Amino acid sequence: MEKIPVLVVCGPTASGKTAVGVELAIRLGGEVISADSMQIYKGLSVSTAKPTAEEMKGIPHYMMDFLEPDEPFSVADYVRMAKEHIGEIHSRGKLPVIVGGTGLYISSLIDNISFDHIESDSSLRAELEKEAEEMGKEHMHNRLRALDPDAADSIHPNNLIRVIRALEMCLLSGRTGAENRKESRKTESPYEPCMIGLTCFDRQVLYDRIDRRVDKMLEEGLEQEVRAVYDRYKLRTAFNAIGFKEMIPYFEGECSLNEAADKIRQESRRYAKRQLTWFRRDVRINWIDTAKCEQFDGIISNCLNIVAKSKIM
RNA sequence: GCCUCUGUAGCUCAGUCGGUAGAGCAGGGGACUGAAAAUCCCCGUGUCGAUGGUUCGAUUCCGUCCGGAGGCA
Repeated sequence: MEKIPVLVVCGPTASGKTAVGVELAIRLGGEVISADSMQIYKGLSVSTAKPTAEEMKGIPHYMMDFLEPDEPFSVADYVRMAKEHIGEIHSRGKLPVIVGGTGLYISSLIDNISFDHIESDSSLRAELEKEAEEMGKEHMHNRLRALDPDAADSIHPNNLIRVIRALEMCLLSGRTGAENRKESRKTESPYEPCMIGLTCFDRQVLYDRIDRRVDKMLEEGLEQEVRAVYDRYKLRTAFNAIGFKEMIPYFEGECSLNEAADKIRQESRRYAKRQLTWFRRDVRINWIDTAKCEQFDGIISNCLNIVAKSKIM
């Protein structure tokens, strides 16, 4: 079967993915699919650095700005929806350009990870969470060990989220984590990805960029934007966003705006570090050090070279 | 000028009743299959301000010098 070519532009926050993604879409006849777990939410434009209409330069963008900030979302939803968009874009003879920094979303999508073999059951999760609260983390980990010793070995007892999810998977499917993983990779990926990673090998340069970008967000009204969501929604899934959760202590009078801003800068730096850890292990990624290409055009021609040498052209 | 306090990891500081030192933060590395901007794990050698002295041995005690803070004049 002929595979569908997709271009992936990934990398840590503030590495310049958005502008590069749009430019490559223009040059290659593509359309952008965002791979960002926070840009999906409406109303968090400044805090998630969504491209403005002007920055999109007429290129259609998908998987962005469509969910209320209190609605739940998951990788499974992402993969399901993004796959539809890829198929649709490809059917019109255009190139899907996946742009984003959420590593889990990107790899689940391009490696065609299936989540359909396990049902979801929010009441079971609620039950397990309640049990964890009453009995403690160790108890949950022991429960997991009884059902799936391998999973228990690989998940630290302190990592309650993972322990609960692993338990959930066993109870819902009757299979172990390893079995489920196998199941999730049953059908080969229909995609032929060309992956470009944007970064700065000099960590300090990247961190300076992040700090400056946060300053810019503050100038552009980060505080007002977050406050609007904070005031309006009770249940907030989007409260996990950096730039959001750090503002709450400020709104509640527990810290100054400056302290909140420092925290946002720091959390953004740590986030970039975690993103790099994720992406580094994917050997398919062709890295470009954007600090070395001073001009935007240099980065673009670098990307076009990579694309030309790949299987997608 | 005199007196007191102080100088230890990038930062804030502990500590060694003399046997060359350890926390928090910052930072680094890693994991990651339905919360992923989330969640979790691991990582601490630094002329203990400089220089003399006492001592088997000094970052620790003593002298001097150089920084810093405060007080009295």
